[in-house]
Amino acid sequence: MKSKITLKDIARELEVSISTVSKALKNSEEISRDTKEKVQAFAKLYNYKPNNIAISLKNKRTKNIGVVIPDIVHHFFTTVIRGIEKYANARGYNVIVCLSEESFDKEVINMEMLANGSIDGFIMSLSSETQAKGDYNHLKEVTDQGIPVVLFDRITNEVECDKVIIDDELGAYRATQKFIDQGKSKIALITTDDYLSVSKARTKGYRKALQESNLGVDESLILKLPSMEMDEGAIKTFLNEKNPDAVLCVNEIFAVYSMRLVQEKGLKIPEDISFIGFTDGVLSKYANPSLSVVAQHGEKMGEVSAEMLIDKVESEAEEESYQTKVLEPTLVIRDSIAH
Amino acid sequence: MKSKITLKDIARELEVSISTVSKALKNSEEISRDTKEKVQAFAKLYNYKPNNIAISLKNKRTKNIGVVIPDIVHHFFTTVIRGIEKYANARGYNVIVCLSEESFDKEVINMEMLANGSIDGFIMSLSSETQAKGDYNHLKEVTDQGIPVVLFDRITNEVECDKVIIDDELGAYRATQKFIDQGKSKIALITTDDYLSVSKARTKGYRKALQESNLGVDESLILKLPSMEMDEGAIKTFLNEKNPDAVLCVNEIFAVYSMRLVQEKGLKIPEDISFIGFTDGVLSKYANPSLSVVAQHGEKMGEVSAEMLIDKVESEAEEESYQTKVLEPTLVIRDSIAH
DNA sequence: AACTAGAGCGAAAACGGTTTCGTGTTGATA
DNA sequence: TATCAACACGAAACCGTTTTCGCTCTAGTT
Repeated sequence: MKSKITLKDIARELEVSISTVSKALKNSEEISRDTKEKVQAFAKLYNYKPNNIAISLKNKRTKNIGVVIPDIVHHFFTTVIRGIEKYANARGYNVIVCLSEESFDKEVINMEMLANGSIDGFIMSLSSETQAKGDYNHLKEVTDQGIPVVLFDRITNEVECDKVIIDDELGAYRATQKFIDQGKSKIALITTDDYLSVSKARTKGYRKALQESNLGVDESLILKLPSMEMDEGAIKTFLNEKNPDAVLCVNEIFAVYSMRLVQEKGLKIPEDISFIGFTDGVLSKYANPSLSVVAQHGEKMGEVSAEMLIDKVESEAEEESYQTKVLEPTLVIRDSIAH
Repeated sequence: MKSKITLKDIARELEVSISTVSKALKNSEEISRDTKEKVQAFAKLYNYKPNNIAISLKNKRTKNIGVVIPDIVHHFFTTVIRGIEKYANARGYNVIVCLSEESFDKEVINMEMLANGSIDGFIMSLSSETQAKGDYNHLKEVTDQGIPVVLFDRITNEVECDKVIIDDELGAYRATQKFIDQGKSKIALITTDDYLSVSKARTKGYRKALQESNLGVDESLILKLPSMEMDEGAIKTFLNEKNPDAVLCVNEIFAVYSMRLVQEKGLKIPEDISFIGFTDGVLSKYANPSLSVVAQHGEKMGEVSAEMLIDKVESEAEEESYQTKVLEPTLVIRDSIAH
């Protein structure tokens, strides 16, 4: 077991000072060619690599970014992480992932853990509990300390920082519009409570499309579930009672489950009833029939978030200017609607 | 913007030495009650939190663990990460996630990046390229440096370290056995090339079950795809030519896609043909019909891996004893087979 | 009154780097 | 020969902790 070699070790072996070694390894003009070659050769031979922690302590940059998300076992968040990781890695940053599991307390604890020097900035999506509670002091404390934060997808207006979202309202609007164009008249929405910023926006887009048409909004066609968790009973009852001819769902799972329910009743998709979901994951692709969705471009979102964060981290300027980037959703047409 | 306060700041304000402050905050017996109270009150007031980086440098412990996996947009890996994160967090550790994207080079680069002090140990699953290449020097270098490594799922015998796997052979054996028990006689296997340790083990279990029965192994009923990527054409041709009455697939996607193919041909599942896949993800649960699978218990695997790693990290002892934990797979029966 | 023990605190080294500034040596110049 | 710049290198501070060791009091003992 050969433990890591340090500058001090090299200095001792070569009988020069630590400073000389450090400079020689950085190819400083100050050091003679002879010495530099000697040092560099020795360093290569013994596979010297500077200690990240020491460097971090010195220049107060960790090259780590903290990602705090509610859940990782969800296709959307997974793709975002991938986008963040790819981009961050290309710029020499590592990604520390923390899960809040939709809990306010865990979100707070995780952030405190990381905020004490472990990371240069945060990328996060709020837990549902945090959004329900409306308490963002943990975020404010972090930004007050000068740690940059980028909020994505589940955001709040109460914190001043960079933000990245997709235009959920537009996505829902277009999906609903699609149903209307295809002559559907009883268009249902299966969503969650409004405290989730994304659900709220999607519901708004759905309403807008219907209001602009001559159909108008029928409140009874909107099913609001208390959380993103599946509630099979509620959905079943809803679909049986309302018999819609088109259903927009705020995620894949609600949609795929609903499709199975109506298929069991003998309905034909998309002739009798059409479906569109949110999130372009494996489920949509391999469902039977395949599910049309509003794609959220999670990977892109991750890239953009990481770019904004790292740019801010590396910018010396203390300009207090924050921007919100809005990505366009895309409607992916598959067999769950006519085409 | 109030920047973080340090020991030095407190010492200056209270006109005591840094050592006194440090000791006072740790409730050292050496310091008088008066001073302790004063210091602690001040620290609380200004929300003092020790700098993680400085502590890491001092005691050569980062409380970070590095997780290197091939891909994150796969249900199995996602659940493993969740398991790791939950367990590690409970013990005060953070998780740095790096993706190799099935590339040998990225795996090497990621490990080098983290091995220079950023983490206390690795949990990893080998990239397919690494397994194909059989080059494990990057792992050996890391273990040589005394950094503990836990390998899970995709492992190798050529590196001495702790390992966690599920009994893939047993899983495949039981699944195949199930088909045999149900009177199936033309049992196919859709898998990938043998260089993936898991595929190899699963194929072995499949063969074993058939050899023990009076059916025997028909090599032509085994389809080996070059990678985990879907090859729709190959699967389609295979199923059309062979017309099996049961199919075991090494993942969910192969299985769900196959189910759709045979359904389009008018076959009834599970009467005419049954299916079992590997990985208990959303796809299996919400497929139509729902897919029976060999569950791999990713979250458990993550927990166990994290436990083994952290125990090793925190054990002072330098005992060079490594163990391999084998988790039992479970057969989850759903509608893709008779029951 | 002299000595001693212990309480309470501070100085300094250490972790592994980076960087500023100072210093000794050399050769060229006046 | 005295001066000086340039070259090559080292000393030391610094980042924010922890921890060992030594110092200075004070109070108690004889």
